[in-house]
Amino acid sequence: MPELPEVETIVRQLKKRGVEQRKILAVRIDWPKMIAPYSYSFFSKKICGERIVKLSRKGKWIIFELSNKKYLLIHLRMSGSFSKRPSKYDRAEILLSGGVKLFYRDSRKFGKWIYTLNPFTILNKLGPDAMSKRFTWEYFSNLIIKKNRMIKPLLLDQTFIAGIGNIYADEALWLSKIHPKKIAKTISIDDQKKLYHSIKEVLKIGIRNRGTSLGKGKSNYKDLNGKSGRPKDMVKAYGRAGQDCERCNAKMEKIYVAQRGTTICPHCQFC
DNA sequence: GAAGACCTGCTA
DNA sequence: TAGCAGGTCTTC
Repeated sequence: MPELPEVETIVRQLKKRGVEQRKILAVRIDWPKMIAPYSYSFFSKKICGERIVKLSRKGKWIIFELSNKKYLLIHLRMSGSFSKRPSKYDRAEILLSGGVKLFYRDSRKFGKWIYTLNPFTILNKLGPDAMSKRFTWEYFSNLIIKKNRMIKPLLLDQTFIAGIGNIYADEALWLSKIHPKKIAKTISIDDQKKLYHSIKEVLKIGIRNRGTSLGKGKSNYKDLNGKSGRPKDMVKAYGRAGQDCERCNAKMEKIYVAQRGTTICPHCQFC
């Protein structure tokens, strides 16, 4: 579920909650697979007593820097989130000094918690974070002109750019009027520029809205306070198949690109 | 590039 | 009840 704006929102709220500088007093794990290869007892022994020195994010990874110079990397995958309040789908709970409690919920159990001395073996495999200064127009253009791949799977490839997922890929492609199956190196310079700015734009809007919420169910993304992000009125493409394109009124269509559901306007976006 | 695996909840 | 889901990894 969570892409860059959702993860960014969570990190900001954890900071606001004063998680940094607090000591981890206790941890409870209900789904041990998420901390593999370590056992619960090993993990708990290593984590407890350490202070959270710094919280940050790269792409979709949340980075907890600990006082023992080790790191806890958390990837929320499809359904992970943090909450101040317990819920039915909690897979972990962390008790911090000052009585602060964090509940980690993850209905689909895909999330990963990685305790490591060297987080860079993971983080260095990622391309530049899409909201960072390293994600420059030069970087984007230089890579795109070499790639003989469809543009949407390329945007989703975290080793190329970190942070974009299915929603924001569809949004950025719709905004720049580029078909998701267009081969990257065949995209004109003008369109590359539009796409580059669209990526930044849709992510910025996503962050401003505290993440994107879709659908009516409980599977929606929720922030730390249990609130949904601002919603569908910001979503122009993703999940709008069958509705009218806001630009040209053509019927939006659902197609599959590299096995991922994809919504396009067949009139505005063509190969 | 495609398909299956990892999981469960929600919608149609 | 079947089919789908915001992510990634592994194996053809």
